[in-house]
Amino acid sequence: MQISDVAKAANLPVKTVRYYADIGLVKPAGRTSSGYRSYDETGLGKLIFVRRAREFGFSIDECRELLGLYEDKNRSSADVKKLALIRLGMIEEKQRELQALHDELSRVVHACAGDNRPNCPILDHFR
Amino acid sequence: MQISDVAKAANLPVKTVRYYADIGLVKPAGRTSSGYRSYDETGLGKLIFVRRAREFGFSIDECRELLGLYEDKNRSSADVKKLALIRLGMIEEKQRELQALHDELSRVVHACAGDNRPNCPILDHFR
DNA sequence: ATAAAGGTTCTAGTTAGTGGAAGGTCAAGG
DNA sequence: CCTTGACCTTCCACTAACTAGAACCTTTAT
Repeated sequence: MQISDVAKAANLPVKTVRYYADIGLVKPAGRTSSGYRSYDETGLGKLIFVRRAREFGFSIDECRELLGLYEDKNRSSADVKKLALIRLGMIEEKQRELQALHDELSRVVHACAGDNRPNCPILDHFR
Repeated sequence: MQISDVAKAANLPVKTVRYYADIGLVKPAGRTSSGYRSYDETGLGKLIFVRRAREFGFSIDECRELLGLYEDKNRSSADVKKLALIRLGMIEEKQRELQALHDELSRVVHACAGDNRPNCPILDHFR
């Protein structure tokens, strides 16, 4: 498979796949005689794996770590769970922050008449 | 006031205040003979305003727009409310995404034994 | 033969700053 | 008067995770 094929199959932009190859995250199986990257099923699997992990908010470095576990036959599921739990905690923290933000912004928005008068509680709130 | 004074008063790092001056977001009132930036109460007010707006997730460009409204005596509160409502919608969208993410990750984490066996539902899930 | 649609590398830009180096300025203390 | 330390200045490089574009090469089809 050449780059556009795996990109399509993994639902990633070609540029991103090339980027992942550049940073050594998911390298192509080889190159054609003319220098084209060529990918096999394993590479495709990793790309899909990385896309999913990224959607879960794992950073590139965490993906690298997860890929290591994914490849390592001796990995324990405890290692993976540890990473996932940290990530889950971060998501929950983010949710709390977002909720506080939402409540406050919502409050000031509803206090604002939204008319043509220059008086505005939203701006006053920021002051 | 010199830069460290406003930085402290606005609760922003000195570097950030300098950066805001560089990009023309909040410029100092003037410079001393030796080239030090000097700020007045207006500048401090704007810095505080920007910090708060940033905490609400407004981008630098949006802050620029808000500052314009904040300075414009003819601004209508409708303009401000429009910006704030867009932002509120984005926060709500982010909340929904985060919730979906949380549910899915939480589900796979709880399906994982977290022991020393190489079998791991989390990694399987990414596959 | 040539044109379109792929591929390649490289550079530079994005966001919103942060870190550090090299050097100028200011007030206090010896 | 000199030095020390805490300020200040500019400038350059770096961060995360790509994305855009330029210049150029290869493959395939007409």
